[in-house]
Amino acid sequence: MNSTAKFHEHNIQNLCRENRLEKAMVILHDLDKRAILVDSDIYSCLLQACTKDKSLRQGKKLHAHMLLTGFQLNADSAGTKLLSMYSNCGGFEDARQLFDKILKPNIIPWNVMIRCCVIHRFCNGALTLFYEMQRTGVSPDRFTIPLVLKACASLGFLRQGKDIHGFVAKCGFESDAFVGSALIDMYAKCGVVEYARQMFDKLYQRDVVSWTSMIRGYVQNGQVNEAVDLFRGMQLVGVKPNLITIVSVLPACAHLADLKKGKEIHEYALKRGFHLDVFVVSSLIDMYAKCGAMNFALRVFDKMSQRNVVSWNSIIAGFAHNGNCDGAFELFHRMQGTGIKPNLVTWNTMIAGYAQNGFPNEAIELLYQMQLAGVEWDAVTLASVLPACVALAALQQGKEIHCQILRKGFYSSVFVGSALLDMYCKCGNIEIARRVFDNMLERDAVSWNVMMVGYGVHGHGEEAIALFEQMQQEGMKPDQISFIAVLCACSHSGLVVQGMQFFNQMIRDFHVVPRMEHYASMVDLLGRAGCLEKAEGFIKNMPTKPGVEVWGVLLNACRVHQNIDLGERVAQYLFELEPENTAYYVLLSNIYAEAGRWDDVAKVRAKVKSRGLNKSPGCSWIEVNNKA
DNA sequence: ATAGGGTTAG
Repeated sequence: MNSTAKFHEHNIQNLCRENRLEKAMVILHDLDKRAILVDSDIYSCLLQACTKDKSLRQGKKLHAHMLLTGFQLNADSAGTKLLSMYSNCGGFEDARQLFDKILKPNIIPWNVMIRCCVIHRFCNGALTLFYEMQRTGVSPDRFTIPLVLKACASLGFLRQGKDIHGFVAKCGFESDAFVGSALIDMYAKCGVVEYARQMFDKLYQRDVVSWTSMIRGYVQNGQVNEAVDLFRGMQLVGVKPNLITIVSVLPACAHLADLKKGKEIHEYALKRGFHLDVFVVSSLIDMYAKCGAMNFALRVFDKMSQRNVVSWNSIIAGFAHNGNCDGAFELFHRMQGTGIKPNLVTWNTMIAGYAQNGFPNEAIELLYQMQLAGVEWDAVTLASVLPACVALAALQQGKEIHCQILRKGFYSSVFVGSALLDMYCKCGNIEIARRVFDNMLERDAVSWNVMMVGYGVHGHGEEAIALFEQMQQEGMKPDQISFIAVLCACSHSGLVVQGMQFFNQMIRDFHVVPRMEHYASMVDLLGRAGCLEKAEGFIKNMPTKPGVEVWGVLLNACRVHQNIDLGERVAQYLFELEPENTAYYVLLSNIYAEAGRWDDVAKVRAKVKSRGLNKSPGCSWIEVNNKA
């Protein structure tokens, strides 16, 4: 009899190890029929198998079995395993009911319950339990800390996170690797990457997870160069990146559009056999697409054996971003053909793709389809569709969408706010734009910049400059775009001296290295004001080789001020820089046309024809002819 | 017995 029981118990344990839970349960019932009771170890084993299997049904059966056989529930192995089972397979309520039956729970059941909250994204509950536990006289241990830090991280609760850090330092848990990486993660997710770095530097021993957390922290906070540096750094000190490290660092390459680095990491992933992981491959697709290497992105995508919604979204975004909306739409359909439902991100990607590439009707059509598919609009959806509303401003449909946006009350988000702002600026209603701006609960650099550009292009240079100063008073640092905005405002209002002062201030006080757009803005400023020679001198003094945009602006200024001599010279530079671009030929011929020099107009046309360029889209010779 | 880091849209 005893040996039979032992035999069956062994059998159950083996079956559990092999994940054959159903069979193990059958044997348990066989033992029942012979009135043989099993011990705590067997229950532990079976419960663990339930947890692994995510089988709440079997778990509940076991629970009933334990109760029937008079098994005493306490904070021992089987009791904790039962709680874990409810926590992992069921909901918070299931676990809580059992937890309340445990008489004097020690730290372990508390930890399981806190984890249960975190698993079910009930982070406030996790923190409540954390304080409740301490009130009953149970102190947190090194297992508790990472859990509550994770809760703080996902809630963005920096103050609570710092409090816990203080507690950790007092208890000496700071040297624990798990606690350390949880602290790094918490600070990074709360947006203070400097604290995360301090924590990282303080760590006595850094393992893959600490490095990965720090890398990911940098990426989340936009410091992608630092992320890539750390990725090198960890390898230099002999810590091997794992799968999650790769997934964390690839977005940095994507953001930098660093194809070389991305390919290097791809090769590394292949070498380590990580290329079978969906996360890795999806981030590879995204990286290639953002680097503009769609051929590579597609190759990786086609080779995938299992694609999830993110893999599809990444490849669709690649097409949409390159302006190939038809391609994106085809994939959007193919994806649904394979039984994968578009999620919020898919819809938003498609809508943004259409809206940004001149298909406002399609964007709005998808907005409705999305609603029909039961996927709710979020702030990103509405911010994405706004440019389409701008394009359709005169149409009733566009106005309807606009009303719905206001009704949803999403304008309080920064993204939507800035998009709305942009819309009102572009539709010419600068007063409403300003009202939206003033009512925004939160403003980022983009909001300030959009408002300044709005004032600028409407010729309200003084307002733009006032805003530029107000922005700094409110502690917002102007970025390179802000300077483009303020320079643009100066040039539209003819504020030449002020503009030059801003340009110098930008370099001297704000250490912004001027980019081609800044030079182009300066040339525009001088050119519009009619200081064409000054503009030419400015270009000649540039520390870098002037790009086409700079010469293009000057050529346009030559047209406006009818300076044919300079115009011819400038056009010559442009023809050398971009011999295929017919736009400059059009511009030069317009200069001739406005001066009534029809022979020269004809000469330019002949030149273009002889080079076989006249089929190029996007420019019209008809307009020139009509003027004749 | 319980613990840390993961891809996509603006």
